[in-house]
Amino acid sequence: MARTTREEKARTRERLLETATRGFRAQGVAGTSIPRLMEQIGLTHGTFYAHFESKDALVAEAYATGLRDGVERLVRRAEAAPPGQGLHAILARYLGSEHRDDPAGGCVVPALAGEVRRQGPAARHAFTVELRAFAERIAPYLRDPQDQDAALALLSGMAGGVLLARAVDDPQLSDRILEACREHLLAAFAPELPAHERE
Amino acid sequence: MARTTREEKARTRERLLETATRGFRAQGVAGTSIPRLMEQIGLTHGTFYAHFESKDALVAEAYATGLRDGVERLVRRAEAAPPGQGLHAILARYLGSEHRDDPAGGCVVPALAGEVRRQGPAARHAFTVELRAFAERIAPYLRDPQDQDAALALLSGMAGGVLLARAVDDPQLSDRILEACREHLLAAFAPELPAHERE
DNA sequence: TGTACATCAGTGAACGCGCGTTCACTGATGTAC
DNA sequence: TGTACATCAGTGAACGCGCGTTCACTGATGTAC
Repeated sequence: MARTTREEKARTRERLLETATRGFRAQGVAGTSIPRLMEQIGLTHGTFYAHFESKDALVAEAYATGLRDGVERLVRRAEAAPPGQGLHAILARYLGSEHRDDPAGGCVVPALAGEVRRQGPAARHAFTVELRAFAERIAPYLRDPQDQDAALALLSGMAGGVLLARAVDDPQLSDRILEACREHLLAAFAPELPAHERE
Repeated sequence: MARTTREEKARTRERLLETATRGFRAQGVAGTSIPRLMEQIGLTHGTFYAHFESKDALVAEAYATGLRDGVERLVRRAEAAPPGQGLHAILARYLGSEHRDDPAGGCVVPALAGEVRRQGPAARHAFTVELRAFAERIAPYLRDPQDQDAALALLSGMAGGVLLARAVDDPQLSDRILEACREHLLAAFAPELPAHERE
């Protein structure tokens, strides 16, 4: 195969980015090699550098788009929930077994936050910008939507819960961690509801 | 250098393990190579296999001892605190800037939990056992010392807070994350104090 | 619209490098008498 | 306590492997006239 169309190239880049975020989340950045990535999308590794300047550049962009997409998907769930139930919907998804069992398709934060420190400055910055956005997008579903500190504490609890639930090798303990975090964070941050509207 | 004494060998193993936990926490498991580890303790890489069967075996033991030591040090702080202030002491240390800025010497959980999933079964199991112990050792300092689920939610919040505070590239945001988590977790889990004993 | 040429997406061999692990060897330590 | 020998902690060269990146090349796409 020689040169392809501009549209084809854009699609290749898109596929590369998508495959990369999934790989990074599942296997870590160090565990995801460019040759294997290119093989996965059915191309030879040499062409990687027609799309990204370096692995670092790919990592930075994968962090940014991966996080952004994840936040959007989560917020859409909150919007679809009945009034006052937004946070409940967020926590049910985020601290749920489906999310825990699918690191490749899940949120970038619990999957990659531990590695951010070891990436280049571009990747760290992208992560920071998107994490701040995450806090802002989620704040409207808190008891006090103005309380950015509460949003940060909530985010920490969400990420920490998924992190630990994925790390342990005992499924029962893992389920308990998820449930404990869900209940605690809901009690601490959900808006007060009239008694008859509580589930 | 040829054969050394049994005592010397035990000390070598100790130094190797200590250097390894620090390396793993700071650079990750994949980022810490055996040749470099051996060089750090002043030996040639060939002798590694006189001490551990494989890198995996080293990882498992490093997880276990690193976690155990970290929990003990933390609990000693809580014991040294005035009555009713144990959790305050724990959170001040754990969600403090000194801990954030010293991953190599800090808690294994925020530093390595994200990688546990990708290690061998022995390492995963060691982590699980020690995490459970962590929850049990910390529970006595909670409002309800019997509530193991509260201890798990607390642990998640602590690990998540350090994880995020280390990941972001903005020192102000990082400080805010630590403080927000400290305040939130204290309010949620600390025992009630008579008004005149509150700080 | 048709032709000539420049561009460049993708190819595949090659680079230097460090990884985890093995192994024949050295010589001081440990042990049996 | 002294001697002879077995043990084994540490050495250093070597292994096969996959990494990130480079580069001369191919031939279809894009463009200028």
